[in-house]
Amino acid sequence: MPDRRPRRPPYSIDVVLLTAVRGQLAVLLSRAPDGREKWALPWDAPRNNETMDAAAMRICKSTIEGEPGWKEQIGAFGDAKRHPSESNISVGFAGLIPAGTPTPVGGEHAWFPLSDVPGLSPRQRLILDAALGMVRSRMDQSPVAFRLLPQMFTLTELQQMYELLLAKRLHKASFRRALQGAWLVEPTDEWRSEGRGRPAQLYRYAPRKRRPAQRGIRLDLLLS
Amino acid sequence: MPDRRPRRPPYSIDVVLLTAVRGQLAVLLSRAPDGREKWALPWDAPRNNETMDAAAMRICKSTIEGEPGWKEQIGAFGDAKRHPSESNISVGFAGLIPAGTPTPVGGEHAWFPLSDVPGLSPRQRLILDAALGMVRSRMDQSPVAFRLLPQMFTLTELQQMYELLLAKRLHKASFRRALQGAWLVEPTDEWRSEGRGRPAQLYRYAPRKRRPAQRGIRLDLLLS
DNA sequence: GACATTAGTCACGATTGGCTACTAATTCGG
DNA sequence: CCGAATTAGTAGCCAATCGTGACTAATGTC
Repeated sequence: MPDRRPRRPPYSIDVVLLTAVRGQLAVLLSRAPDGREKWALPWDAPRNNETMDAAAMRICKSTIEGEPGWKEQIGAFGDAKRHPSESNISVGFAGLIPAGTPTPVGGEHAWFPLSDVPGLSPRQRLILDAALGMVRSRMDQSPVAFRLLPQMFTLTELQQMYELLLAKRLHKASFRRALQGAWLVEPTDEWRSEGRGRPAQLYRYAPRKRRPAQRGIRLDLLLS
Repeated sequence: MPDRRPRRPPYSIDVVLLTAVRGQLAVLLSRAPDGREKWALPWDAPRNNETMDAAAMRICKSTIEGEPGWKEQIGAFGDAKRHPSESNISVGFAGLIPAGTPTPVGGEHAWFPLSDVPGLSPRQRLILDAALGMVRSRMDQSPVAFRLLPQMFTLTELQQMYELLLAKRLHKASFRRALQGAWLVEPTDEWRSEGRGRPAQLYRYAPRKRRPAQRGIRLDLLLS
């Protein structure tokens, strides 16, 4: 029988908070008190009678002001990969924070661009990658791009967010025509002047449940 | 401090095996030895140093001959919902079994059409529903429909499988044109005569990595 | 051999999507 | 005050795609 210390939690909840900083996705990391890695995804053991969603939300609130506009479970991770807790498994969550309101609490938390993430424990690295995959694959089923933007945004900003998530340039006219057909946004009567050039109208996310969009299946996506 | 019995496993692995029986999806359930429900999703506690995938595969093999052609983790479930194990959380897996080879081991396992599933524990009911949602939503990213068919199949059978999963009629010519464009199947030189009518050519799943299929984004899917 | 039945294809018209080229409104530098 | 530069937003052409009905092909049944 292995020696099991009583303080090892049964499992952990790990949160991947994402936002956009200067045209790049960034993830929130917390300074790790001890152990091999200096930074780690925010995590905690669930408390008694606390649902996993509630625990994830509690962890979010302990690191930033406000709440994520979108949050979803990624899955369970374990398989003998090392983790700051010594639990056997961890349940990962992904959350999106609107750009422009990234205010980590104290100096214990900071945003790291995805291109510059420090070393994490193997299990947390898996969770981070899975969260990114989830966000990217859910783009056309959840309003993911909108949850990374403030409530009001210009169409150019929205397009740039799509380009960031898809890692692909989009054509302006085509993007706007698709947006028009999808009834996802509505214009406000505010405009924003960004340096030189014509001011841009501000829009808000306001999906109208019209046109069930019953186009055929897309078998071609199976290639990738 | 609550009284914790030592034999309570830290977590359980639950498997949702699906197949198609007479034009309906069916799920494999095991007879439950005791407890409030008579049938349950196959589950077990993971053994020492066993990955979650390995545990899920072991559970699959204990209930049917052969292996699922596709298997994926659904997520972690818990949140105080009751489960046959008394663990706090369960990790759900979905697996697909080709139609025509559904041979449950002994009399302890049986296929139940989805329209006729007996009462399950609340947590297992959640896992089953999530597995169905996952399979349906992954249709255009994983070869889900093909894994519910035998290795060789007619295009009409394939179309009927898609119709079953999408719960929607498809037009024959459109379906075949999309299939052609996606380079997913290749014809064999075998034919099958099914009673009256012209015999159908048999095909096999043979995806070719051609044409990255770089069409624009589909914002209209956000309506749901 | 006529007919019913199922497999498989063709081609027309409508819709969609990529793209170039345009107009509109502002700042900057004279 | 005026034109160049810059960014926002739109119009419309053309090719690719998609839904559809009608067609041909091959078999079993009577």
